[in-house]
Amino acid sequence: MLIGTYTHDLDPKKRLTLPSKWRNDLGKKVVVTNGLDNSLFIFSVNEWGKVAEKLSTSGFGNKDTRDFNRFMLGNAFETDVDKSGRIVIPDTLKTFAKLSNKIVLAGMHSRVEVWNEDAWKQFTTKISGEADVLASKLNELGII
Amino acid sequence: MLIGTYTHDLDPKKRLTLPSKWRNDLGKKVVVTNGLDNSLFIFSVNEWGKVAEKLSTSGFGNKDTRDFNRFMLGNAFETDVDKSGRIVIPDTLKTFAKLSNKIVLAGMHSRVEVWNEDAWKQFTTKISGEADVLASKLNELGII
DNA sequence: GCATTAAAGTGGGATATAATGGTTTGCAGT
DNA sequence: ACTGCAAACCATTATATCCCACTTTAATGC
Repeated sequence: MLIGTYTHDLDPKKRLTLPSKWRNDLGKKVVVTNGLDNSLFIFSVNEWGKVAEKLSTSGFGNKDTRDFNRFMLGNAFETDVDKSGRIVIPDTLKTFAKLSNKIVLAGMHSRVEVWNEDAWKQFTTKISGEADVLASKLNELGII
Repeated sequence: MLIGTYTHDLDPKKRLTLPSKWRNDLGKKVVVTNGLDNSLFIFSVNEWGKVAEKLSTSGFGNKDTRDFNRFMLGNAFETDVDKSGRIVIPDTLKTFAKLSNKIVLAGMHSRVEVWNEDAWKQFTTKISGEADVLASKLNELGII
């Protein structure tokens, strides 16, 4: 299961090591694409299939879905995992998520999020203070 | 059943001994994650399954659930219990809950809470005076 | 109540493997 | 054919996991 956070290096060749715990779940081929809140998303090919299916079934009649699909589908890269468990991050994605050397990988059950370390830290400190508020919101919605 | 409180040491290798009374209930594999009010939560894999299920079903469209998932799922750590009944607490969690050497483990029926000893003491003295007020609040809500 | 035994909690050392850095090989484009 | 880039391969270092040993506390029996 894809959970937890790991801090890894993005080396000069733009290679990023996936945490060993996730390699079975992710498989030897993954999809990386633009994510939300300035992160990247990584999916196993299987999970990606579901996402792409949902996004594409809505057709091209609606401007919003058209735009979002360009964002998500249009920037998706399918890439192999090498023998050491690494993938290459294309320049476009690297730029989008403002990635530098230190990367945070956050497991979100069915996908992985890739963050610039500083951005993640900022986010974490912010969210720690709001966690109880969020919890009660979700509680009201019946989610938790 | 997970009840009672125990004070244990967090050793230099960030290992925490689970009370022997709980080891059957928790099983040989547990999940530790960010909790509320600056504590950590420990679940058996079984209990964790229920929590993760609830959290992950809502997809990534809603910002609040996205954030809360980053908090809970993103910081969750699945780990084996070693032969001496110990688990490892990752740095991210240790930092979040401000854990030092002395740890309080509080059994909450279906989960365990992990507290910094001082924080727990403070909380205990604070809540003792408010318990009756809390009771009537819960009573109004029909909970007890 | 004291002694003996068992179990729980704590500490340290060794080994495997994960993460990273570097080198070579193959392919494509000029 | 040569050059440049990218991708696969190999090697090293660091870290985490496993295993064993000790100490302290609790329990049982005499």
